[in-house]
Amino acid sequence: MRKPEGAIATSTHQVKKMKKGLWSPEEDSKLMQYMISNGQGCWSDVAKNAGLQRCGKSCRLRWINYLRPDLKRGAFSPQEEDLIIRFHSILGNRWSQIAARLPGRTDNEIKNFWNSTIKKRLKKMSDTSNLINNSSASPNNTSDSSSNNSSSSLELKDIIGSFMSLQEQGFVNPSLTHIPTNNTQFQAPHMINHPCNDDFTPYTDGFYGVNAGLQGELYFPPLECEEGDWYNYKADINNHLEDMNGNGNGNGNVPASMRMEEYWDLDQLINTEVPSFYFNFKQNL
DNA sequence: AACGAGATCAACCGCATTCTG
DNA sequence: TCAGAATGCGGTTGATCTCGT
Repeated sequence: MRKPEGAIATSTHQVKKMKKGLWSPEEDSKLMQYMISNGQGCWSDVAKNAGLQRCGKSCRLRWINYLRPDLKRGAFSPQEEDLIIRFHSILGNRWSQIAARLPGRTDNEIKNFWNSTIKKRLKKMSDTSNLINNSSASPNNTSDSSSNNSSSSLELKDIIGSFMSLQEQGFVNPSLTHIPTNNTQFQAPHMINHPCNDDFTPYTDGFYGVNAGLQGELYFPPLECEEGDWYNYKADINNHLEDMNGNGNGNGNVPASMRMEEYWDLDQLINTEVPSFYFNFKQNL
């Protein structure tokens, strides 16, 4: 059995209390030197061997978020911002997974950036967008997403703003929404019989649409899985829909979100044009 | 200059998962 | 196999900074 963390037992059976709070430059220096000369190992050993009165957890956090030599410092570039928004639209608050795709950035950094900057900015944009839409509801100036090419002309801010709005209202998990990029996807879809009696509509861009009742139609990205995984994939979608619609059995077995990474190539999804990730919010509003 | 509000960010907390003796 | 420690993650907190009045 491993020794418990949280206190250091000394040779005189004293138990030293772990230090908390901000790290001093001396502590940083100790940890840095230890990590450079010994590399990463058991974090509780790192704390002990580096002569730090910190728990391993604290050392790990300090190293990962601040001392690591490969960390990129400074403000996020517009490109990084764009990537974060795209990744977040797919992954939700899976900060570590987002960070893994942004070299030199930490999950904590991205989380803070999202919560402090992007979230507020997008909300502001959403509010502004709603204001404009409400004030321009004249016959000649309607913004009907089903008319002409409005879906492709929507701007990122509108899309994200609507995402945020609905997400905050708990209507929808934006990672699971999509709208076909043009009307050709609706041509002659054949229906696939779902084991749980839901109908899946395959579109020519590889996405699948499924009727989500009050949620409107939801669109799921192309599969990465083998043919034999179809049943699990569809069952997962069905579970998710039941979860969203409150028809689940409530025993906690239904995942809050689908196991996307098991089926979908996220990096490929990210490279998809932004409009591919918005949903037909018109049906929900 | 002083103050307050809002923004930022480092670090903690609690929980879930993984590891190990 | 299992109990408990270690690890990793996301949410939250609180100290500090910045900016407007």
